[in-house]
Amino acid sequence: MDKSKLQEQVKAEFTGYLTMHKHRKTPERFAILEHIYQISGHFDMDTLFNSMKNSNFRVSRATLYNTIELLLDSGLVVKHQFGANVSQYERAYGNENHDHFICLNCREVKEYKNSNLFTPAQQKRFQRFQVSYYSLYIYGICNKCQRAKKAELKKNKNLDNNNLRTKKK
Amino acid sequence: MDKSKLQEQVKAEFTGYLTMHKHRKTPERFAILEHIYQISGHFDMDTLFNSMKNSNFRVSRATLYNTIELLLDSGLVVKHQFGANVSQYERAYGNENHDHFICLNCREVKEYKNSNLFTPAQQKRFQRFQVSYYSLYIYGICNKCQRAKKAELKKNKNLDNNNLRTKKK
DNA sequence: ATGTATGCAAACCATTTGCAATGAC
DNA sequence: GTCATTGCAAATGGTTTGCATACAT
Repeated sequence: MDKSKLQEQVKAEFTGYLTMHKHRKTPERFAILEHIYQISGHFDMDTLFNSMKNSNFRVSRATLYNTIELLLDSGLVVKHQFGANVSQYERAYGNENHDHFICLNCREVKEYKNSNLFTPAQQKRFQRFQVSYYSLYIYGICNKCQRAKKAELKKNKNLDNNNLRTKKK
Repeated sequence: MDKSKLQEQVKAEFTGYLTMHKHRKTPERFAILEHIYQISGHFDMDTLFNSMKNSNFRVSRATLYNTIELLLDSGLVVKHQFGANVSQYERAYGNENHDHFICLNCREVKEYKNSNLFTPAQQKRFQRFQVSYYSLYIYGICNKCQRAKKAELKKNKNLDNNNLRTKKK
């Protein structure tokens, strides 16, 4: 199965990282890694914490935060902050870079893969900077909210016109 | 002078926005806008708060947060979250979109203008999404830290070799 | 054996919220 | 005169920290 192969690979990658940096190979760390690689999309710390609590392997929040730091540093996880209060995370290995559309109105985040906005060829241009990954956040108004806003503005304009005539409601 | 013209323009822009959305035109709001447009680079809320306190116009933190929300919505200010705890802001009008390089090691943020990674032509491809602005964050290791890391790894490797021979320090 | 990593609870701190007073309309 | 906006102080909540215990090396 593909999935278990991915698990193997990231575990090997993480092991190498831990060895290289002289960090201990604790069961917690590998359990967290494995859990994260079972999640397909974005997740936040609270979700991860509860997900692990409900499984057979409970870890503390402190350990979760400690470990995610290592995973970020090793490049196995990326962090996103879309403007809301909570940080979002996402696995990075076997999950090609993709772009994010964030609606400024309803805060919904949509992904868009393979947009080719930032190709390897383009990355080469920044030679003195060793690129690990990138985040392209495209902010704007989604289709749904565009319609809602138009309706609101129209309503306000009508109110203006009414006020000119009737003054006090 | 160019600067006062910019101030005029953004003030007009903001006035239009406030009128459109039936929000009041308070002196606080315009003072905050003016202050922000005197800052050239990134700033956070604490910096802005202190900067205003030291000037002749003191506003509360609550008002600062309220107003920045309007400025974000009107597109006059953009918000960045580079992975640190505090949000960074930046004026958007007359300050063309530029990309950010964030060093994963030392957290330094460098700007890169006119990289043309996301041209208007490319934006057209996302027709159902009305693009306001975008943020391209490129994470990696800066030149300075690349050298430091190499040195560290070399040191660790040497320690390993020593341990094989001498065991206890 | 040694010292790093974990878990818990408390601390931190940027941001948000409730509410009385102010002032834009 | 009304009601949105301000300022203050308290509350919130995600993240960090301190410290005793556990366990990887």
